[in-house]
Amino acid sequence: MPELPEVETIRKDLEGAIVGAIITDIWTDTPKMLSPSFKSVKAESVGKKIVAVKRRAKVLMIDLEGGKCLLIHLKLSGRILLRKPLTKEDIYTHIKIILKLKDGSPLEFRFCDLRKFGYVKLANDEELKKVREGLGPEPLDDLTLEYFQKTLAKSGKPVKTLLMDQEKFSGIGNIYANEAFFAAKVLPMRPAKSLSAEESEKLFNGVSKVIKEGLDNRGTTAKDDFYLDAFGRAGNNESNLKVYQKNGTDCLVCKGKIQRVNLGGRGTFFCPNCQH
DNA sequence: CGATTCGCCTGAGAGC
DNA sequence: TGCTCTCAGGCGAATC
Repeated sequence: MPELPEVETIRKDLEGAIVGAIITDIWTDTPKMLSPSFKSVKAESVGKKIVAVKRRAKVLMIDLEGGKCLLIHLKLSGRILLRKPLTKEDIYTHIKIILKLKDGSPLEFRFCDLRKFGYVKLANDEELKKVREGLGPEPLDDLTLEYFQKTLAKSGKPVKTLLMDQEKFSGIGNIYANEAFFAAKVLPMRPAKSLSAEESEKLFNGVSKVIKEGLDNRGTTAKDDFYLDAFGRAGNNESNLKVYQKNGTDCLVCKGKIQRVNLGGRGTFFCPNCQH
């Protein structure tokens, strides 16, 4: 699923391809994916030039001339695909929203989403500020070890649940959370405050390591995963996964069996031998 | 106020 | 074979 490395990969693809383009029309067959409404998104976007493509946590931000912004969340199964109009290659892949673009030659920005959990939301400065402030610091950016350790020490929640709480830390989803705990040799179900300073530092470093690997490899396309970059290419990070969806297989380090449990409603994978 | 549960949605896989 | 049932999953909303 699209987490920080996947969304950032898409952002870079888009930045190189659509900044300067003008939105000439918007189509959808699922108006509920647009807010405040399809009508208002269309009215505020058509005719506007795209001036920047940014990202905060897992949210893509398409800045339009005039100050408004389109916030895009891919949730579980969303994809952004840039295609020439009339190409049929995506016709069976759940196209839900199309932004038609003109930048010398025409281009389609297709938002595909099997589960329809994703959204396109028109935001003004005030709403944008609210979104930015509601999200925690980002790994590899403004997340510090001091804040990380302090935040863990304050909570009795399972530490993995806390790590995926976007208000506390942002951009970390289920794949990278599981991998970070394996890298740190820490069990994800431990109460956050039970981690020693040494363990939380290992976890902090584990998060940085797996997020960086994900970015360097243009994201993870796992089994049952819909992630593709903006040009339709799969990510290259799957070979780095050590535990995610590996339940029942041998641990690569100790030859124990990887286990799966449910934690906060989410699949949680770990090696009971390597992680403590 | 914090913690838990629900709902959104679909296809894959299981069960019969 | 083919139908029905269950489940995953980010995250906002409702409820306990």
